[in-house]
Amino acid sequence: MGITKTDFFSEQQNQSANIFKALGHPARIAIVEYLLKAKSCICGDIVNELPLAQPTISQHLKELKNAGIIQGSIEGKTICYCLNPEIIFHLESIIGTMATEIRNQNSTCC
Amino acid sequence: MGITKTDFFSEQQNQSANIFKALGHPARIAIVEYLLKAKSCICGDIVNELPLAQPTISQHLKELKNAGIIQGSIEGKTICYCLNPEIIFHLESIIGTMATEIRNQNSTCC
DNA sequence: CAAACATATCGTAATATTGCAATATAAAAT
DNA sequence: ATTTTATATTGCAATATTACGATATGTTTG
Repeated sequence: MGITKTDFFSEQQNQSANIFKALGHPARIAIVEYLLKAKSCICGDIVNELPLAQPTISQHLKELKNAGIIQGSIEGKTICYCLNPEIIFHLESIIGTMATEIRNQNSTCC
Repeated sequence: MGITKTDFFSEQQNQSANIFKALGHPARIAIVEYLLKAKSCICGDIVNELPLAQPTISQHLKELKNAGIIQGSIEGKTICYCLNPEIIFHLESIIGTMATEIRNQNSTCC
């Protein structure tokens, strides 16, 4: 059906999935990497960095923003996008917890 | 078009995106969480844990396996699935790098 | 104000994902 | 050998995603 049964999962599970989903596209990974490299906040020159048309990039930025991964504030003519540190740290903690649990369960399996 | 332009992105970017994408669904998050909790390797009783039909779960497991997130080995009648520690640690390092870079760039932005 | 620039939105086509019933496969138990 | 149990595959319908041309919106500059 193409429709995810979000109702049957916890708020946390859905939120984690949304963050991961937003990062589940190479263009959006590239955007995040670009924002990491750029010392300052960068706007629409991402269009020049990626082999995608401007509307497509605008759409990817919107998805990243909806997932809370980036923030954007209007800066005159341009828009200043940057990473939302909170979400990245949150993601770090999600994965960190997973990794810790794996280390603790001396898995004698598979 | 619905077709991702993978050719224009690096191997690494595509691989990261694939891992994130595989985790971008609440059912698959739930499966991973279940595998983390279960001390031993768990097979098809995931079907009893989730509000999804057996073929649907089988499909989600397949996607997780394709992304390298879980491993499965035939164990007689059942199949023993478990997390692939390597990928989780890899993910930990990807996010860890991001978080470190953010901490280093004392962001005076947005 | 008009032109130029930066970005967003709309509309649409191609393709992918989600979910499940039905069915297939394959091992274990009877 | 037949039945039961566990899992995978197929086929299909509903919906979502990806990409972009065309166009709209808003801001600055001349």
